[in-house]
Amino acid sequence: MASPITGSFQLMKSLNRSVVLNTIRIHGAISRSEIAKKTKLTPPTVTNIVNELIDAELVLESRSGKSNGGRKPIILTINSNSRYIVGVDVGVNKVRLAVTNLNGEVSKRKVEPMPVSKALNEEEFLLFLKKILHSFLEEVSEGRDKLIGIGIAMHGIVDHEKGIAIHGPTLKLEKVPVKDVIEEEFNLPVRVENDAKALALGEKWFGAGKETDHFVCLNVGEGIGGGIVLNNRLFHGNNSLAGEVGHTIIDLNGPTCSCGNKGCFQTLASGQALKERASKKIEEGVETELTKIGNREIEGQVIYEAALKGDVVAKEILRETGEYLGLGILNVIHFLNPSMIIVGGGVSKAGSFLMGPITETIETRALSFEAQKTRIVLSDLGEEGSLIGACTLVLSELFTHEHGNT
Amino acid sequence: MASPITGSFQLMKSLNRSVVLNTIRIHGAISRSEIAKKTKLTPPTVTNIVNELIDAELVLESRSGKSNGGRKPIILTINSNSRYIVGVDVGVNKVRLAVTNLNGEVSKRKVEPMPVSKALNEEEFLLFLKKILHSFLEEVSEGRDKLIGIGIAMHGIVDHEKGIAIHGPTLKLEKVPVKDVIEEEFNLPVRVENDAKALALGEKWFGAGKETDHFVCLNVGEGIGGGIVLNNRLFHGNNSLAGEVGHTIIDLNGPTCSCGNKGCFQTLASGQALKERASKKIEEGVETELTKIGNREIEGQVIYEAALKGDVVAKEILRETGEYLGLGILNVIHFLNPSMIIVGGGVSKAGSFLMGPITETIETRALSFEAQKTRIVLSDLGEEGSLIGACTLVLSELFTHEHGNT
DNA sequence: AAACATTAATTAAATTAATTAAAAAAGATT
DNA sequence: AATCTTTTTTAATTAATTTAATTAATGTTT
Repeated sequence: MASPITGSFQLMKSLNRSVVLNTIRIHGAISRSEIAKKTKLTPPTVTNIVNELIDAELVLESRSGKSNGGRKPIILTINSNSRYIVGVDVGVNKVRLAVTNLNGEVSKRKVEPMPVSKALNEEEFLLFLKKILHSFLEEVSEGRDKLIGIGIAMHGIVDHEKGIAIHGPTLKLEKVPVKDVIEEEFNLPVRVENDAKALALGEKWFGAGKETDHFVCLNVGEGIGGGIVLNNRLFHGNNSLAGEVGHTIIDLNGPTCSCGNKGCFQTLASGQALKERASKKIEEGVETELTKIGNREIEGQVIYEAALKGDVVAKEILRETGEYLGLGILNVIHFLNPSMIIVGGGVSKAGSFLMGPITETIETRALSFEAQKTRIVLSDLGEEGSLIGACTLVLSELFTHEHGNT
Repeated sequence: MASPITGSFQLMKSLNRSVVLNTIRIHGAISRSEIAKKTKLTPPTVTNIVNELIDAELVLESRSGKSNGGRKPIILTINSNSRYIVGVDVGVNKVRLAVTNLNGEVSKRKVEPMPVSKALNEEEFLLFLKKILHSFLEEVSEGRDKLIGIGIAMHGIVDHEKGIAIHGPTLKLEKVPVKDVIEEEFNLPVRVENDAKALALGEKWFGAGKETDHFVCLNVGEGIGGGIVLNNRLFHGNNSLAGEVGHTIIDLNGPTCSCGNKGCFQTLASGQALKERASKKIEEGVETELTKIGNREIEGQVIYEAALKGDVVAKEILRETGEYLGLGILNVIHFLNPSMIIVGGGVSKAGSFLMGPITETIETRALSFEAQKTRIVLSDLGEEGSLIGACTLVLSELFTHEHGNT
């Protein structure tokens, strides 16, 4: 068992510092006395901590608030432009880069295509990563001294503690020490995380999960990744494998998955599943807009567009996929019973067609009345979710207290 | 969001008190200086806390240890007989009662049959519970002043915070305020919990999960209940529904479950599933010992006994069930990636026949090498697991620190 | 308009409980 | 017998919160 957390003055201090800082962050604008009320800290404690945060340039005294029949409160805000973070989202076909401030606001972004993706070996991949980071950093206008770290989100299994990409399904990489290599190259703190987990963290800090203690975030793209937030923190499990919901089996005799098993959730409810349903319909010779798309590949985007135009077959494909998504989500509810489930990733663009079937499935099938009412929402952050999550990897350490004994 | 935990002197004290107490509990016998080394608390802090614990009669200075080239250490142990707890496990057909000391050791036990179970309404159930508790307490020899509480485990969905039995599948009870009623009657603290979660807690404190931070405990009986332990604590989710793994769907087109859905885990891998497989084989006219059991009902126990005698069909039924259990456990691994999975409940008696197929399924199908090595173990506590867990409900509050702000 | 009340923030003293440093207790070693 | 070790305790110190009192700024009432 891990050594327990013991009480000490440092723990007390760092706990309260982070409570105050996060209270300011979450409220956006708040006075010292309100912080004291909300956190049950005493006013002098709040004053002391706030003054330290102002000295550290993390907090600003902005304006005076409205008096409530006495002295006007001084409104505090996060000094959001005092530091910034570079985030990277390594996707299958492209790499996204962004700069955000402490508020998760993007001030610069860039998309690089993945060079002949399949062929990259470990060395080439790391070289490519260094190259695009160097050129991106040169274009950044903020002072280099204000950059506090680089966050990297990537698909596949990632050991976030050691910062190692353990296994990627498309990039054929095994145990790549991304963190160490990039830290060495740029002499900055680097954090690496699985993209679905990064997305979940992004949603916790700046998206739909802001106010929720426990939730599960599904990244529904070509596969289905999951990020689990429990007690406001990402849950990784024993080998960083927690949240691999895409590979939970929901149909024993279903289609074969890339992992070798049959009927994995992602064979039935991902972008891949959409494509396969479409191909099948076309083979069957059903009349649909989907046959008239010329030489564009039939993928999620195309099906969504056809559905928007009113194509019955496309709509049916989306409805069916939504039902399966609902079933997988039902399993999540009966497993962990989170207060909220956030659906993100490429497929979530078609949310308007999916949400109906999802909620219907859950309302008719969940075990208890309360479970039936589990909030299912679409991602707030859209296609940049994992990227913003990547930045949040660095951010969260700035705001979170350090345990006394590591 | 719940109000955050802030640092205070009480928090520091209560945290360290519980760390010291639990270190003594887990090690059984340990000196002050060893506690200091293990917890990284300083020796004076340990001395102070230990002396308080001795004053509170929770800890004893027992004997002197072996000198390591200097002053002999004074060995400390939990004063396990200074308090005791009454536990109740409300099953489908019977109610178990027990008295344990602080070490989870049972000093007295009793089993009461459930009176014509199906007919009990809320009032009758509570009356019955009061009656058997009164008569059990009269038989208890330990002084009433040393009794610190009553713990109640029961099947179905339980709101452990309010102590309400929300829904029971066999007892037709809805929202029964068990805690309030029994507290009023006996003027003692009462804690109520779902039986699978109680079992998990029991395993955490006194069984196979003692040394493990995150694990999932499956209670495989007629149905399959689950208890999730994360960061050494039971996880309940938003509506006490977390861990209802028995109702996660693994075969979309499988048999219909009592909950109305198809292919729930428990339709394929529980005692119920064993029975149904046996009936089917008999109907098919396969030659087996199972047909010769006279008028005993064909249930798990009978199948297990036949398998022990070498009956091929019974063995095959158990093997098949083990495979399905393995599949469900695989889903748990890909969901939460716990370091350990504990299999308990009635069906676990047949563990010798089940473990092979379970581990084989996981080793061939898990996503990563580490996941394939997830420890799958049988319950340490046997059929009294939930009962001991019921006692632990009360115990854990004695040993666990209170958050400063409730 | 002056006096009073209210709310916000700060300062100073008191308190809590850990930590540091030193000493005492009890043996072991040479 | 003298010295070194390990365990435990005592006394002094320190870090951070808490309590109580104070200052600041504004609103309300007479």
